[in-house]
Amino acid sequence: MDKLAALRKLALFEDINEATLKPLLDYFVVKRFERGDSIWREGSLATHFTFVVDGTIKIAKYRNDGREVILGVFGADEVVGHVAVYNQIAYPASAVALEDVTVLEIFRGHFYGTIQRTPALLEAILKNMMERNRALVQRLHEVTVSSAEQRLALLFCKFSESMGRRVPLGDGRWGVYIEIPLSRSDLSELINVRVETAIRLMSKWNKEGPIRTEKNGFTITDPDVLLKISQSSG
Amino acid sequence: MDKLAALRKLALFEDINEATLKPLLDYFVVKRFERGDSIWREGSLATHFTFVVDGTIKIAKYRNDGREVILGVFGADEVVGHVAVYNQIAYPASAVALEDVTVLEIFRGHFYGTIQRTPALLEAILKNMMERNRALVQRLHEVTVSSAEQRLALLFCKFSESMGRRVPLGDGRWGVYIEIPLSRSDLSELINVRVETAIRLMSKWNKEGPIRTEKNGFTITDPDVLLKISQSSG
DNA sequence: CTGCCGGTATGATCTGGATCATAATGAAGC
DNA sequence: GCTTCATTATGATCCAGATCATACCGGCAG
Repeated sequence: MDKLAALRKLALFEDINEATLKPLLDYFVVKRFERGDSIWREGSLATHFTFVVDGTIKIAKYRNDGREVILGVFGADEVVGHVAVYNQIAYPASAVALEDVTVLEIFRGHFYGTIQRTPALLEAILKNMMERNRALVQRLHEVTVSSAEQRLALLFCKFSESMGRRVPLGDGRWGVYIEIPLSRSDLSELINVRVETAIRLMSKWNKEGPIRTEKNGFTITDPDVLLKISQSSG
Repeated sequence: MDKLAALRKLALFEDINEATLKPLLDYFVVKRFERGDSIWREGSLATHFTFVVDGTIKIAKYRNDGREVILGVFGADEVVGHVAVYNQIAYPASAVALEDVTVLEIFRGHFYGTIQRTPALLEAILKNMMERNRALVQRLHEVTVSSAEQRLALLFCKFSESMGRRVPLGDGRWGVYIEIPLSRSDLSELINVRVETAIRLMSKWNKEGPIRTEKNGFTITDPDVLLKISQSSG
């Protein structure tokens, strides 16, 4: 694993020069996690910056009644938990691997000084945090959308935009493939409904609707219908 | 209105020295709004940083079905909309005055340069953003809490913490007074229910429950009961 | 004074999704 | 192979809160 190459892929570092990055290389540690592994837990002290290199993770808050609220799903090229690390506070939520995941970690102390001495990096982080902020506002907006079906459609529209790949459906038409290993349970948490409800919706969509469940992902067979569902006010 | 004094009240500037702040003073503009006035609208371009000096405002997103989702309520000493301004994007939500409000505005360009040249200010903003971030996560967590009554209790607990004032109830016991002019409709939007539901809950609480509605605020007559309601899992 | 309007109040009905229950699938380990 | 456990599936019932409808109150314009 070429650490430098991996780092370069991260948007956060794309404008940072070699001289700044080189001395840090040795401090970075590559870690791997399997599906279901906890990358960190809510409440534990944030000591390392974490960069997702490969795979997807979810950031979630667990309530005392056992249910969880997913704050976001993050994939390759994303920085997670830096908010807590930078602020030297405990993680406000847990991070769990949704599939096999590779991350780069660097100890807070080894990175903090560099950040402060590198305005470009500070700016990049600030920008990143604002984007995260915007995403949270968006998400807040989403979870309050009235019907469960609408929220689910919205969710898939978002995935489609961020990680969709056009694929032929065989009958001459085109669909969008989303490679993300989300169980019905994961989906239910993302749209804030019970598992059964998510299952019912996906079952319906699997036979008549606009989405088909694949081996480890989903195919949107009719993007237009999906969009219409997500927008139907009511 | 002494601009410098107003600025000093803002947490964002408390550690910034006079020399840095002085040259900026002339660029600040004081603006006043009445209850219901729009301070900015979702979608419009963010050109000015806005600091709330007096009064409270709400940041809300209006859905195409006419309903609104309140993202937050901000009072004196708070910075609003800076995320959009800093990022040079359109406001992701609208800002509306909840009562008579005084704000300080400064043009993006006049402030931006100073930020970049003043690490302490950049740090302060970064810190502020993280706090905002944390608050959003908290809010996301809140709106997904099951029952409406619980959410309402939670809301008042939060207000109580941030702006409550201990007051005697007359019968020897103590309550907490919250001076914030929220209508039933405002409350309903904050906890994401219909107006009627908010009215029913407040009516109930007014007679038997832990909260009394005042002229332009609320009195929590029994903080313990309120806390218990907010925590009851179910 | 009267009519209008926004906020408050309350009752009657409807419904989406939670909840409970039961079962079929399917991968993982022995 | 068989057993175990998680996931998917589907049906039956229940309820918080939406929705609809009606009414009261206080301020304000004419």
